[in-house]
Amino acid sequence: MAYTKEIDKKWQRIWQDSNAFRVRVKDLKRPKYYCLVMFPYPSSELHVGHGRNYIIGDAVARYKRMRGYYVLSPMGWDAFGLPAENQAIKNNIHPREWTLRNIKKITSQLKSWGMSYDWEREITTCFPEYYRWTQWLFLQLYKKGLAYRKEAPVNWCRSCQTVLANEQVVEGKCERCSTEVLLKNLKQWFFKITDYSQRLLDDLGKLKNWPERVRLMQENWIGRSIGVSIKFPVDGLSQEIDCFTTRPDTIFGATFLALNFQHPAVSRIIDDSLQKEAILDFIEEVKKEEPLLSYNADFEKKGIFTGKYAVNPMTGKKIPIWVANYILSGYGTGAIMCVPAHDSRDFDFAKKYGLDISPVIEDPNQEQGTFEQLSQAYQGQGKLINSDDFNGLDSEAAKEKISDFMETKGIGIRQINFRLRDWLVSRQRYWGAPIPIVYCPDCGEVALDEGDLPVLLPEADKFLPTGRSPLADNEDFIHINCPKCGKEAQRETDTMDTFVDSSWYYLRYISPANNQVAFDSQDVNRWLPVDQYIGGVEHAILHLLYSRFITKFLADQKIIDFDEPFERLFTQGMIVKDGAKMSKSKGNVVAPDYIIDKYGADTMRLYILFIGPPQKEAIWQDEALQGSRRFLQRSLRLIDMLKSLREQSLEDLSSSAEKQLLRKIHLTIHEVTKDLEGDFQFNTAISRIMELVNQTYKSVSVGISKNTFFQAVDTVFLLLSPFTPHVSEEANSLLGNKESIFDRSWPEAKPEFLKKEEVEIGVLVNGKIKEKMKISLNCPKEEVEKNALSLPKIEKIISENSPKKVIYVKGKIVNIVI
RNA sequence: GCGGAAGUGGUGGAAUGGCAGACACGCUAGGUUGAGGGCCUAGUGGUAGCAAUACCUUGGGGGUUCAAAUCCCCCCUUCCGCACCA
Repeated sequence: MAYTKEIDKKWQRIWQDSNAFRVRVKDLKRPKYYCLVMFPYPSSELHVGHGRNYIIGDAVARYKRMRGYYVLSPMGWDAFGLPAENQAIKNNIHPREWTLRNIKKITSQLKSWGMSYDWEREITTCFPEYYRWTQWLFLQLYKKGLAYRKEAPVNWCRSCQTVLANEQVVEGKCERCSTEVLLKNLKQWFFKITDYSQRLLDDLGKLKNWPERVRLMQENWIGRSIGVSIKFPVDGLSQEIDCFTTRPDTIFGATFLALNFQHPAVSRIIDDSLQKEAILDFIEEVKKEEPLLSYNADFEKKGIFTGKYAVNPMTGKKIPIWVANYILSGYGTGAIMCVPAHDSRDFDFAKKYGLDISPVIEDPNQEQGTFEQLSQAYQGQGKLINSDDFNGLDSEAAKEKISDFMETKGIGIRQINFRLRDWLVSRQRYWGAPIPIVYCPDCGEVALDEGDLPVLLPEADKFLPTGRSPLADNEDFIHINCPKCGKEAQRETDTMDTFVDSSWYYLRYISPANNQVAFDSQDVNRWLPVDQYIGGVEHAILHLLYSRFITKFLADQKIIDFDEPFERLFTQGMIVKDGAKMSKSKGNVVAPDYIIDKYGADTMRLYILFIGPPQKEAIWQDEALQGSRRFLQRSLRLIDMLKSLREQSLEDLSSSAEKQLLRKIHLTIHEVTKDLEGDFQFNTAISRIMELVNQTYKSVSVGISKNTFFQAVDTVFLLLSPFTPHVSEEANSLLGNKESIFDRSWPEAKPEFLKKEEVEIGVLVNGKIKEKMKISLNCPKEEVEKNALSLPKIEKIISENSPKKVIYVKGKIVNIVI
């Protein structure tokens, strides 16, 4: 028999008609398993690069089903967002229409790949039935003060004409369109994710089954640093400037202060300065440059002296206060104490403007007395010098001592700072969930009642980005009576970032049709956390951080009783072709539809899983597909061969080919299971099944019983079934099995077949071992001391200990592992 | 600059201390075929040799070990994340 397209269609129909993958959340007779792939943004057809994600997910879901789990594997659409709008502008089509058209296309693609989704749970974030609850989520956050509006310098994309979250700015450029991002002072909506900084960081420790890489990326993004906030009095003014530093040990070397131009103290400090005009000019100049968020390599530090001095609280010395362009406004207090001897940035600045450089940490590599000729700052640890009572201390110890001292004297206070900023969620664009807030001339900012949801996204026909939301032009939408006082009021016209939609969707799958609540808490508590989440690493700090935050928030509200959404995370690598990520613009996309048409869905599935370790990037090679096709055909041909074999009872299986094949069957089961239970090593699992097929072929020529041969063939398709469901189902029924292959349980290796054949090994030893041998590890100690083993001794050790492993190289035993 | 991952045949990759190159692609030869494709058989890291075989070989250099792709030290290269975060 051969693999044809008809096999795909036949089994897809049977699965659909029998509702094979439907899950009833209340039914928990078997242990649950929630297998989730990151839902797609329906921007165009899927290519094989996208396919890897879903194929891995489906292999996991199908494998777990066979292991006896009740597996939930849902699919939905992250359907709001900019690309839909951009297409709308370009092709004069409504974003909804464009999105739904893509959804339809992708749905049919996924079905043709044989995915085992419960399609009754499909969710679409741009439908009011869904975004109503996104708005509900916003209101919950608002009620707790975690959704708030403030004016702040925010990231602004000129081309998309909207604000962006920090996470959406990549190397100073818009993640979407690569336009350089500007800083603009705007009043915007934020979620207070920073309230959760510490917990988001701490709980990374719980995520043992997340890739190390993702945890590190989140850790860096949250960016916790411990230090001291130090008060510097301004000479001649009743004013203090707080500076955060992680190096209190270098305080004696602080020779000047530098402020960002936005620092609140600046205007007072320069008020009576003779240089006031020049300083204001400088600030104007910096302001003009500041908007560009990215600092390129040739960014030049510059600053201007304010004319005022601060007092170093430890030395009592007066140190000049500068305004400088290299001080970040958003981090710490926007003012820093500068220690040019031990900070390369301060060093550059001090050199340029001739400011004092005063070393206070001994550089072990620097000769004494050459401070004046310093060519760079020493940023390492070391012994303190020129630091009064603290001289001689090591910097780590000094940090503690100096911090203690400052706290008792009231000079400074220990502080923890995070790099993480609040999540900017408002967008000045059309295709998103409206923010459920009203502005009343009397009551101010008023939240809508939950009962008034959803705030429907009004129809529109113009989407051109103008810098303000297109909703603002819709008179019918804007006008509303204030929910509090009934007076005429106006709606908020910004929409929400699409990452809000996707920050909670995994909860909605549990009760997708519920119109009373966002999700049923009881059911959600039973089914979550997600057992296995699968997706691309590009979401390591966007979606995955936001989802963790929202989950923690909901847990705090006692709406759910778990505080991490994803138990295990798997990040698959990209598939590249011609040295680049697949993309339409590069013209290197491989269309799966064509492959399925030519070779069948299982050939594609098998090849994508076989292409390489799934967490690593893989290179697509069209020619190599042929190998997967060949293998499937070769495997199916085994079924035809069965007929020609002789019947034989199990008792007289004596041939060594027979024994070897039995051993291979069980070894393969053992190894494939290990590969799947570990880190989804599909590539090696498949190669092992290929070995089994090869050996089964070979054993025919030697002579083999029908029973054993049948076992081998049956095992091949059973082990293959998570990868090649259609072919396996077909083979299963051809082999006369009544049950569907997915109702059969995963095979178990019988240990008696796995044992290595130990008996002959002693014979292979030709009398003596290498003269100078030291036996490592597990050999009995006294034998090691004797330094050599004779044949009888080896035989004794082997017979007494039945070793796991006897290693012999070229006829000599070199180690015995017991 | 900081943090991380990786470097193995013509190619994708196996092997996490035990005979490197499993499995697959490609290639070569032979068979089958009207031809092409498909399929079957054999071969396929390098050098020398008719051959058995010998020597060399996991980015480079050193070390530990009876034994290193694997562990340790130094260096080189590539990719990824963060980046004037004080």
